[in-house]
Amino acid sequence: MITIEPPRLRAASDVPGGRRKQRVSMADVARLAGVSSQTVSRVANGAAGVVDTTREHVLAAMSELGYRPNSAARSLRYGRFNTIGVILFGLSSIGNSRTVEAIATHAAAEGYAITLIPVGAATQDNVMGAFTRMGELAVDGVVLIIEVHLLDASAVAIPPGVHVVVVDSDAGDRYPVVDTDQADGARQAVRHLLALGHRTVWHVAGPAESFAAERRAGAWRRVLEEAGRPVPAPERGDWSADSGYHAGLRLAADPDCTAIFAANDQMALGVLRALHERGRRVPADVSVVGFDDIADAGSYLPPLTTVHQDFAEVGRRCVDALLRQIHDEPTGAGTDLVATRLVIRGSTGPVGS
Amino acid sequence: MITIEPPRLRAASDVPGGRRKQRVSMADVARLAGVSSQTVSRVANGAAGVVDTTREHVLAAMSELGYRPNSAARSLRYGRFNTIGVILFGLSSIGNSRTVEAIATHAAAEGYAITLIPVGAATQDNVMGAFTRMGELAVDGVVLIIEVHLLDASAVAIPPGVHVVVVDSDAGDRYPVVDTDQADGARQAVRHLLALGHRTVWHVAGPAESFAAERRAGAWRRVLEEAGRPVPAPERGDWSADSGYHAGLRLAADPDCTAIFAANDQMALGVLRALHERGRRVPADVSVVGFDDIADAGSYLPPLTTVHQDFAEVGRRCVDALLRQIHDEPTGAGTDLVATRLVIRGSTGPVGS
DNA sequence: GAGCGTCATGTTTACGTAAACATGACTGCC
DNA sequence: GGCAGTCATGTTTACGTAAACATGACGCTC
Repeated sequence: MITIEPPRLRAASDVPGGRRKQRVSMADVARLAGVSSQTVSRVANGAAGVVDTTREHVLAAMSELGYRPNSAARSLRYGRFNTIGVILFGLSSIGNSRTVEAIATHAAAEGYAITLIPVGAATQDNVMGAFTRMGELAVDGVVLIIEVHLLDASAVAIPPGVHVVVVDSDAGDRYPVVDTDQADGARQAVRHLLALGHRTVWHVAGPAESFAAERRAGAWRRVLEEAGRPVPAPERGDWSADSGYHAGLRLAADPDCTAIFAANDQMALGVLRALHERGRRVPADVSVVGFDDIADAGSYLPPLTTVHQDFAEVGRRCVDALLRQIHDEPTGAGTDLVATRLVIRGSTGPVGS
Repeated sequence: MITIEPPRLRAASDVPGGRRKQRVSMADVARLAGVSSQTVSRVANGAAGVVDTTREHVLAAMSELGYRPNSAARSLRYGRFNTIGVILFGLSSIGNSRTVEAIATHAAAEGYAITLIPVGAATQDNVMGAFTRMGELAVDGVVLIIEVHLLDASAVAIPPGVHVVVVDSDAGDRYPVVDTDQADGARQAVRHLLALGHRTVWHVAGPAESFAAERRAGAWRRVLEEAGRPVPAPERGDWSADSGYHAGLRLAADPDCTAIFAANDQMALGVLRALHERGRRVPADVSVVGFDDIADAGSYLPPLTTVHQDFAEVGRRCVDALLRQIHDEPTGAGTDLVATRLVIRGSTGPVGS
């Protein structure tokens, strides 16, 4: 069969192996199968109204040529990309990576791919830059995992008409927000320690810019105040085990300190190490509670009592909320809170046990 | 000015807030600015040959209408998506998420976005399905982070003409592979323990399907054999701290066991816990070495001696290799190894110290 | 001052897909 | 046996962009 090869603008570039880089289009398949490209389209989309023999010819031609639909053309045609963008500062935090994983998995189940847009540091410029890039990206909606207050200032830069869901933020009055119920988790942790008989609870807080850290610290403070307990000055870490270690060293020096609530598990790990080095037994001398319930927490020495966050559920609800917007089911602003629960392990106990 | 509104197929769907979801095209901008859409295109792409006043008019029209380029159309035109796909089993492993983060960051710096394609479980079907989906995705190349042997069987399913780089695999004879030098890392770990005077070294291996686990175990065995030491039966875990804990309990029962090399830090954490519970001191009675050097490892009790992996470098080289392929600089198959180094902390010491 | 080059801008076209509309063949009914 | 209806398939067109080509207005040179 003689095929007329139209002149191609791209370099024809035959790979040594003999593979051609040229994309196969519906027209190519149609030519080989001896049908129109519209029929190929019908077969590709499983539309009715194609006779079996024709369908088989087309399918045969497709697999012979290795046809794959061109999603750019498809997106252009439909005005939809079937893609969700995720803007975040980094995957290094365990919570972020698990949330992203859940988003990816759930989005895939709904036929959406996800595009990751990392933002270097939490500077205004970077965030603005990400929004700009995002605007040009082929996405139908965006999940913002920004976790810092900067969102306020840069909110104006969110291009109109872009669907947005925000994770872990106080933007609930302007955008739909999905988040873990940080405050309730912190309350459970602090009340647990008070119930064990501790006079008050020390706190190793996360970085001041973090909204989650602030809410955990706020809830800690409120529970103590409501119970009429003294509120010790909080130590501040940066989420890392190392920063928790240094905070722990300071707290270990205070003989009154018998109960510590760390704003995440990794800082709690550092606290445990500091207490151990200073000869303060956990939980006999000091009780420690973390936050997150990462997979390793049950293997700390001792196994860590901590607040379980359901990252997977957060990711799932993000995707659901976004898809609702994309499908034109108007979702108002407001905050959707995912419940937390306290997991009691070996790092907490009654005072002086 | 009278604007003729062409009939739209999509629902016009005015959002209550007054925002219109309709995308603004170059033609819209051109109409408002009183120029042709080609001139708008020139301005948008910073092409020369547009007089300043015209450019300003166009820019003004752009910002008035909130114009954003349509990347689907752009991709269709160029035959390029400026997107790299990443196929992986999950982000739950710390190594994976850090590698992905590095890929995303480095790709962004090169003007590429990344699309995440999660594969549920390591079943043949799932992998094949991912390849199929991938084929339909708007990506210029793919990084495969599959880390299991399944790749062999499904390799045939990689659509021809798709650029691929594989992480952590033995596919080096068919595709470019970027990987950490697992074997060398394991060698350093085992030799370190032998140099401390331990008669031999026990091993807590990763899952049998994992290629990285196999290479670490292989190197461990070879070093022992070369040194003429007995090779204890390896314990097997699934990378989790919990599985390391159970392996550790079994090893703790063996009074001869004085040195343990765990295939990752999290299993090492579990081993530390088991040894602690069984009253075996680390490193006085037993030395422990991990693998990965995750951020927390320095805060374990005691701080963990471990093999440092440079995940960021792996991600960077993946992107570089892929871009080289995309830009038609032929990159042969072969393995690009990223060096590891042993980080000595407090969990290892001389025998009976 | 005629002719040519330069440069800003407009017009045409193609990228791959799929909806909308068009065509033609065959079936079944009276 | 002719006509309407059904159904498989073909043709046209639009999606938004940008390369290639076309046009027309200047200015400069000899």
